[in-house]
Amino acid sequence: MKKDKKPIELTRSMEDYLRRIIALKEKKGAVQVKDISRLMNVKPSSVTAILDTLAKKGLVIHERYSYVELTPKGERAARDVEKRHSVLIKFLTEILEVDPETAKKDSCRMEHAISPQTFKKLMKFIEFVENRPTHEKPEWLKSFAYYFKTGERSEECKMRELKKKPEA
Amino acid sequence: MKKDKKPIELTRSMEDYLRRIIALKEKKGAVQVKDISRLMNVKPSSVTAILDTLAKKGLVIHERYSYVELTPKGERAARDVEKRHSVLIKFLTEILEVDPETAKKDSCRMEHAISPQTFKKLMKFIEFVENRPTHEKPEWLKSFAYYFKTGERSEECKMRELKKKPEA
DNA sequence: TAATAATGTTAGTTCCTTCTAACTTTTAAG
DNA sequence: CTTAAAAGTTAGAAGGAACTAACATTATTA
Repeated sequence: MKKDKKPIELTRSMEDYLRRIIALKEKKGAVQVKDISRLMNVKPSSVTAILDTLAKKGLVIHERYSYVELTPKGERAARDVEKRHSVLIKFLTEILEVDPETAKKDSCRMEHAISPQTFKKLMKFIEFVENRPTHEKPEWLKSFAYYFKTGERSEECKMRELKKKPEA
Repeated sequence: MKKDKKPIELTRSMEDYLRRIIALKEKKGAVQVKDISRLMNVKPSSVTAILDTLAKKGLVIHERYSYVELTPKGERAARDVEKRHSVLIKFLTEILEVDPETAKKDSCRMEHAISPQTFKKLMKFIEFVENRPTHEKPEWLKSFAYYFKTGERSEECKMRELKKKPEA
């Protein structure tokens, strides 16, 4: 049974920082202000400021002039954001076939906007499309790609439709 | 040929106001500060403030103590936001089957996060699902609903898969 | 080890959006 | 037509997130 975590109030910006911090930690082990600053295109002073806020909320530990650590609570929050982010990217690139650049940018914004319910549905949707017995793209998705390109339904597609109403 | 409109820089908040203003106008003809205030759960003074900003950007016309009007530019922007909003709602409710309440809230946030490219894909995707010859839900969508509920692929679904690899 | 470079912090500013409280204008009643 | 209610405005404050500029600390290296 999942414990119903009361969600901590996080601003978009805080969520962003958390996601980036955990990414850096995963990649380089230790996280410094300058890393965050570079990755996020903000000045180091902005990082210090937000770290202060996050520390007050018990999400990071940050001693002056030292490395940045996530608390367990912070790590949970960070992984949450990251999961939303990656599910959105997958949906955009693999189902809608949005180009990777745009998908990334969109996900960066949408990750803060999506409810748990929608997140779950989206996740399942991707799962439904991907983890199939044959592990190939379902026909309907190919048809959508075709429809998007041409504005027309593929013949196959129409056929399938018509078979259902042979009397018509 | 579409003229490539350079998008005016709008904050989330401004987009919100524009969408609400056009909705009010559509419903009641004349738009007053108090209407916007009520609809958006903000104080009238906040409305006055934002209207000032929007006026400076040439999106609304607002003479003191008088009705609020959208300029053509403002109206275009407003319809843009509204379109994003409604496409998102449709996608969430009709394809992912997110409940209407949540879908609405999510759309209110996502509408500011979605790029033109993603918007277009999403729109086409809905079109692809809805405007079908038979006008009924495609099988795969029913299968997804089933998969979401049960975690299992429907028999039908597996069958279809297997038919493709009769030799296996 | 002393000096310099790299990092990090602080203080003060700006912009955005909201608020409250006091005030003004418009409208609707009596 | 005067007055009270409703609607709208102004000014000032606050919170969030960024910035600059000056200062402090840590690390590097000559």
